[in-house]
Amino acid sequence: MHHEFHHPVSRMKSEDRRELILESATGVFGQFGYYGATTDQIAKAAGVSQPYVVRMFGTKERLFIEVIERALAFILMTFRAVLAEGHHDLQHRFGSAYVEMLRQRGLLLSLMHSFVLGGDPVVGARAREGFLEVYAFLRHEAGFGPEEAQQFLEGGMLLNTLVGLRMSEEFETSPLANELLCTALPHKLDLLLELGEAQRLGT
Amino acid sequence: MHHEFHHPVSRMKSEDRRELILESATGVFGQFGYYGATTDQIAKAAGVSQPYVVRMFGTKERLFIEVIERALAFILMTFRAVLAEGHHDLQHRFGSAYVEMLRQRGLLLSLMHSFVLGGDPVVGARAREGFLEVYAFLRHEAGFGPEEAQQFLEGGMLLNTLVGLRMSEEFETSPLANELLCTALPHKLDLLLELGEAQRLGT
DNA sequence: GTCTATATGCGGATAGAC
DNA sequence: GTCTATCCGCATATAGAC
Repeated sequence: MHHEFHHPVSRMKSEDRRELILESATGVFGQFGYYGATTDQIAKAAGVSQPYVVRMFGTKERLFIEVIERALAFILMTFRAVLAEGHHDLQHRFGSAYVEMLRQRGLLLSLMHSFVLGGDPVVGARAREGFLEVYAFLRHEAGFGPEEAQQFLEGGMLLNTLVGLRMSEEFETSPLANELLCTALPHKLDLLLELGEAQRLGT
Repeated sequence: MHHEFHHPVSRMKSEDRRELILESATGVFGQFGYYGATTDQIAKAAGVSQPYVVRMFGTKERLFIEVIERALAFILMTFRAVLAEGHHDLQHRFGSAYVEMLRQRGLLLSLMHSFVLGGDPVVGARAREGFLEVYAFLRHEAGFGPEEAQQFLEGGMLLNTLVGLRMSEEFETSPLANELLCTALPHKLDLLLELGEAQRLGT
């Protein structure tokens, strides 16, 4: 009768919980940024207690670093997979893959938040390094030239910004926003709007 | 003998102080973002007491809103001035003017921070609106087409990101960073490096 | 117009039980 | 492996003096 579990999910291997928390953290950091996110929000999102989150990663800072490291690894892995499918039309195929990554809640936005904290001695350093890893990939593995690589990054940064801004919320209300989104996301708009919908329900 | 001023700067008209604080706030918000910046840091930067900052603007949130509003107004004013000097070669001339704005410490970065907080009901709403104001300017006043406007924004967002990342710190240490900066900032690199220098000393 | 003192709340982190 | 209870510090905001 007594002694039942006081939490629904019960125990689980450390590695699994870890992954679960990292995913939740990615979402929360993506929405509020490094400073804005709280370990408690992350814990709630993962369905665990706040001290447990801290316990598992040591500090909020280390957790954030792990989040952006994981995000970076995911991006590179994805791009390498695209590359393995052929070297034709890479700009477009990378672009599509990049947009698809929006499905991973907060992944691109967590990175974006880290990018604007370049002044931080630890976060900033890792962010620069990560950005350069992507650039190195484009230049050396994908075979892009400097201008081509730059162009790709430009598009990526605008996309990140539009997502961060939640510009899709104005899709119906502002003709300008509509035009901007249609120009920036040729043929991938449906995904963005779908995600925007999910966002509205979830928040 | 007694009754000397207990603060060096003494009194000053409200409007002047206001401007002074807004400038300091722009710098601090640019570095740490909305959540990361504290009203105390801002107060210190402006040489006033923390409660005074809050007193003058009501809340930190209102202060931030004023900062991004002021930044936006500055951008549009600058672009309009460029436009008034002729309609030829606008992309480049806007681009140069944009890079010059980096001189206004934190101006572009404060905006960038606001752009990734689109989920916030008040900050996000204003950020979207501001971004669209710039887009509207490009489309209607400057006469850009959708693609041209988009291209310009892409370049701007990459620039913001590179500045946020403080990529110039790797200028000498990383050949890749060097190449990236040289490609992204043709002929304006000197300014970036000069600002990077100032940054290192000031922080 | 600007400060000092301070109330209050929240967030990260620690201790320790189970 | 995970929780509860709790400490401590910091940040925003208020009260009120000068």
